[in-house]
Amino acid sequence: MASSSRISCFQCQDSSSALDHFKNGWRLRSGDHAQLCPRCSSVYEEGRFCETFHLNHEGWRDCESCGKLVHCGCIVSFNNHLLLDFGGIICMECSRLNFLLARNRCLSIDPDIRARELNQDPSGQAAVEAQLWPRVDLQLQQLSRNPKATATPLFEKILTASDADLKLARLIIPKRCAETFFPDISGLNELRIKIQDMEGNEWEFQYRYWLNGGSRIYVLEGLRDIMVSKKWQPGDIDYVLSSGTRGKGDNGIEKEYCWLSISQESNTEGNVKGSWTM
DNA sequence: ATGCTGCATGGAC
DNA sequence: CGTCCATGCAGCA
Repeated sequence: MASSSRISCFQCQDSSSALDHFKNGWRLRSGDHAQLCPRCSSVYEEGRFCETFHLNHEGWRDCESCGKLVHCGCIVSFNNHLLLDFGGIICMECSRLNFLLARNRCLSIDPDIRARELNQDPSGQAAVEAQLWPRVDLQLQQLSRNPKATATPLFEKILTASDADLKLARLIIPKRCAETFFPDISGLNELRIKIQDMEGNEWEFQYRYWLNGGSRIYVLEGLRDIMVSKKWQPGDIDYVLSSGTRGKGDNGIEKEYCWLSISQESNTEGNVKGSWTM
């Protein structure tokens, strides 16, 4: 970032704080992060940046579900809402809740639908997943007992040979899941995702895509260490669950999620709790 | 030679 | 016939 001895806050221009007191805010179009002084970064980390500094700006809209005001069209808050097909917007909290309710309805109706939900592959792998789902549900229940975490399943995938290949160390993320549940990384080179597992070890992945014809292929890269640690094998099932909690990380707003791996071979589980940072 | 990155290819749906 | 994605592989460090 800035190599000069003085930097000023991106928001208030204050430059009186020590260099190491500045924190990363949102990601700028250049790929760098806005540098914020302690006061502004604290507002940002608490998710109150737009309501504090942008109240008189245009672009405030109501969430179609809960009515909460969301600052749309703003780089600071662009990831806090989704556009609805029929117009309007919905805040991320409501979006997650709707997804969770829809899934639960599905699970309570028909085990076959449940199996199909898990994997669009109808060829028997779904049966394996269906057997393993009670374990995942148990994990969800345990998570939901934590008042700070409402776990929402984002996606799950049976690891292919390529996904479990140590040399590649990357996981292909189904396009629909990537574009539905992961942050929009259009225009970004990559998005770093920080992970902290239950033992407090920190991991870092890179989320990116490459073009394929007119489409995109989304990948998580830099998985080598975790693949070794969790002993990923083809046929293992990985689930990424969002808890939707806003935390206070070094780099600003975080969206927490859990990464649950189930090894088909040993039937052991490894929990990874982490976050991606915008 | 070796490993990594990103694109190309082709099978499956 | 179009899209997705698992895998192959060229090019580069």
